[in-house]
Amino acid sequence: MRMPPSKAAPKKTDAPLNGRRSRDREVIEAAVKLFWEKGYASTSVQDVADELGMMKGSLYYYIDGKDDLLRKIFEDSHREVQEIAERHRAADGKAVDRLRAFFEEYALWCLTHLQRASLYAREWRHASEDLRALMAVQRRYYDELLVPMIKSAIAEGSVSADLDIRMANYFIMSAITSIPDWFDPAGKLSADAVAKRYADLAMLVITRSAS
Amino acid sequence: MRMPPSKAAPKKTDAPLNGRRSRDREVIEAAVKLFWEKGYASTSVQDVADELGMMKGSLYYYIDGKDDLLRKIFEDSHREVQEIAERHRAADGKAVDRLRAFFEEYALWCLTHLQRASLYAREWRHASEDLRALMAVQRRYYDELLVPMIKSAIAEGSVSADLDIRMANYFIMSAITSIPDWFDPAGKLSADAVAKRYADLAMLVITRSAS
DNA sequence: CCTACCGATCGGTAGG
DNA sequence: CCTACCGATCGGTAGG
Repeated sequence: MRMPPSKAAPKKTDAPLNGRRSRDREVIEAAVKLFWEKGYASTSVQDVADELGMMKGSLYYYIDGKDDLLRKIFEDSHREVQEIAERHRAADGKAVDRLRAFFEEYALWCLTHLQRASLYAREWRHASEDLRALMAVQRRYYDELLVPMIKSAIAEGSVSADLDIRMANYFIMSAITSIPDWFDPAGKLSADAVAKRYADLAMLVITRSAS
Repeated sequence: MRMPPSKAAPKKTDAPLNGRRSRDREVIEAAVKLFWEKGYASTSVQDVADELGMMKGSLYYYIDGKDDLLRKIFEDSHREVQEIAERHRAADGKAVDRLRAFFEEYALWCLTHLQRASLYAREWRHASEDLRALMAVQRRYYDELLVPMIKSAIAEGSVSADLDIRMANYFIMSAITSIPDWFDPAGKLSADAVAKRYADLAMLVITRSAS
């Protein structure tokens, strides 16, 4: 049973989104902030317009519809995480090292994009039908991304052959993805320290599997 | 136009809720199913009435308001998980064994109450203000519940003294709580098997912490 | 980017 | 548990 938060909002909405014109970016950032605070379904287009100080009708100059906002947010998130995953998949070095590096960088992305990481995990149900289909493909991509790396690590002898790859995969990825549920960016722990700790714990699960 | 009473036998959407009159229970089960499918905010009181084959106005004979439905669902979930936690906290035996037993039974509760476990994690934002305050207290209860058990396990020598209790706690509890995000009750894996596997993985994190 | 507006639906209530 | 109804708000559009 996940626990409700004790925490207040991070001061900055989220890490900046590159590659968009500045007003478009402000629109998306306002949506991210509000969707994160109240949920997608409970946030009205009026709320987003208020946040930006414009009339609701004017917002439709920037967006095609409310679901278009969610689509843009999800596409940005997926692109950024996919880039991280591809980089570590294709990197040189032992599979066990690439796995650890991926866990740490993915955790760090979640820690530095708390709102969008949380939204992606929480609000996919409100994506339009075709976007949900795309997200299902992306989900399989992530699941299968780790399998060859873990199998390589087993072939290297770094990981016990009787590791339940699927269970370990879900266990670790769920733990990392849930970081935004508890991490307080204004607290004592730094994002870097948590990312390293989480990568350590993940590798404990991967490499110390009992035979 | 309203449809005629569609009613078939209420297919079981989740494990049964005890201690309520039968019609009250059906109302809550319909709400659980719909909130889980579409989210709380996107589910209208009309949707719940349709599911039960009654007029929207009639539903207010059973509930005080839409948020009352969510309150009842959350209270049931919390009561059940708290009972599990209290039992293992107060049990005899080594702390390390009580921890493992708690992890397994908590995982099993999530596996057999997929919809309510998922709702508690996902929809707490929509709880009324006083209910959210209560949930924050409950959250601290769960966090602090594990600490004495883990400390006892360290005192017993079952667990390394340099285990980062807080990190391990978040890592494990997040992983278990996220089970409803991927588990398919119609798939090949049994709930019992997953619960045992997850308890194994959790104990790997707890007991094999590197020094 | 604003004004003015649309039909649909929202949660909820009175009275039976 | 139903009928009939409420004011408020919803996402979205036309025309500028």
